[in-house]
Amino acid sequence: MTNADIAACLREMALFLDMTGVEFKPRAYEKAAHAIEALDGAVSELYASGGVKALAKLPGVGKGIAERIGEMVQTGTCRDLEDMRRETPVNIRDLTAIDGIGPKMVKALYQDLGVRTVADLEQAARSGSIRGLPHFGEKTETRILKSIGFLRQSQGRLPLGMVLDLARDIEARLAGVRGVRQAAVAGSIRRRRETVRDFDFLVVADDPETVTDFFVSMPEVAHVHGKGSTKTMVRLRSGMDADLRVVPAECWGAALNYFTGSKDHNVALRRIAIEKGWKLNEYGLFEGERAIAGCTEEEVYDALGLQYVPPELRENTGEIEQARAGRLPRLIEPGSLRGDLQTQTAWSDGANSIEEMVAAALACGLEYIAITDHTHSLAMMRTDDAKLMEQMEAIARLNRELDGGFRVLAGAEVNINKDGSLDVSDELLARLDVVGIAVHSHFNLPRGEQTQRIIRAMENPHADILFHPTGRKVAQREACDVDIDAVIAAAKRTGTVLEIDAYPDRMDLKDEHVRKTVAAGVPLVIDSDAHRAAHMRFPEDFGISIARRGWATANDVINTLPVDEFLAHLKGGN
DNA sequence: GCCGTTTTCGGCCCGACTGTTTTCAGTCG
Repeated sequence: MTNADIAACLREMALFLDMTGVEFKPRAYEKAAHAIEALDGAVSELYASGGVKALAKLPGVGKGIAERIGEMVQTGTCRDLEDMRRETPVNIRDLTAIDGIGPKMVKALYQDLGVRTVADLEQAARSGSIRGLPHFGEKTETRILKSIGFLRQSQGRLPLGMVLDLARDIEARLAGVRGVRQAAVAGSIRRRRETVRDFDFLVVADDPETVTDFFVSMPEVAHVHGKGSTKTMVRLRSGMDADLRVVPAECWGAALNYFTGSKDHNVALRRIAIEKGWKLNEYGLFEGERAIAGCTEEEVYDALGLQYVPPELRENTGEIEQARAGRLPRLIEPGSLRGDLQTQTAWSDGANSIEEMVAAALACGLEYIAITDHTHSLAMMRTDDAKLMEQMEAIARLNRELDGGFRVLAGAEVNINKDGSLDVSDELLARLDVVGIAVHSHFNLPRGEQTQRIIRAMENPHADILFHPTGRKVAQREACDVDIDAVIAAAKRTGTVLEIDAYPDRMDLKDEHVRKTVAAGVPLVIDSDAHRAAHMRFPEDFGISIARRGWATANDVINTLPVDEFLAHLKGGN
């Protein structure tokens, strides 16, 4: 079992324990899951080398949970979890993923209506039988159906953050197979769409059979749909399909282009080929029988009279016209970020110390980060003004130790109240280097009220950056109903920076909003929203891609600047 | 179930909101 598998089991146990109403145990299991996820090495190796004793040394893991983890490593599950599943045979993970449904409601729905799955729940809600239960009413039924509808919309598509590592890993493994000369992941992953339906891998190989055999025998493969000399299709254990295509070297560029898509972009390219009396397909660009181009993507675009179009722009939303006119923007490149303006530490709900976050930032090649722990109106946080000032002092001390080698900025993720006021006094905000403001509650206000609330917060003279501006969660929760154009206009007027929150669950702003922001000339930052050291790579893995999909150049993203120039772009010039 | 300059028991995060109720349970962050 991977660390993620073990953490998932622990979280499932926490949900079942929550269901019983037992106190504190659920939090203990959650904490342990958190610790497992934060671990650098594999739990199974830790167990192999040090046994239960080594596991129990992890923070939040004691003897009891350590033994259960040991059992999971050995058997793939643990008896307590199996008992819980037997006792209440419900799909608790899927059911609690529905907005507004928690363990207690799952229990009531199971006991009174026999609801075990999301499908059962939907049927119960449609038939109107839920409203008869104590504490349930018509509004709850409506909300359940709305939430199921939203989840279904994204069904079959997984967030990019859940698949990118695996895609890169398989790509690297394919590249290492004997006789493989080229290997790439294509499709929507290469375009860095925020959700992904399947994997498309492309290789050039001297011996197609060797790479095909390798592909179908990867440990992730659960089922082989079909296996041929040029196309092989499998289903992975995760439920996603993966295709492998073996193409001749002279077709590589045309095939990569064809399988990267998007479909609309490809149709537009083929139309241009037809205009010129040619034919474009996955084997190349042809005039009659004669191949004009096909080895590389660059030569295909060039032959069609177009600038090379980066994969992130291939959605047929104007890129063809711009490429034809030679006016594509020079997109922001990986490696161009110097700072990260949203990071949480153990001072609030993060896992690591400020020093550990700094070390992670240095490892990512950054020159500065802002520490932006949550402020006190989020009750989970238990921070207050005194604690914030204490942290500012700690940061000042650390900066003296770092002696110019790296800069830690004192900041906060300040909560926006329902009326648009902030939950930290202006006097204190004035002392911070970076003030991020963010919505964490009242997601369902009417559009006008929500928009005005956010704009009012942006009007605060200390509010530097609007964090995760729309509040959406990829494939989990819809964005707030907010007039994004009005927010962008307010950002321009007030000098507030808008954030691309690169946390894979958020990706907020999303690509099309980034494009609007760029068009309006409003500066952006790309942040990790890191809650542990390992999250510091989110901007590089996801944030840059969102910015590129939003047509952003390095000039549009101000944390590409050295720290002093960056600070000069904030309100009041800091 | 975990933890300990409070150490083998007793505390553990908690306020706001929602939908449902007339006093509160459940969810969320």
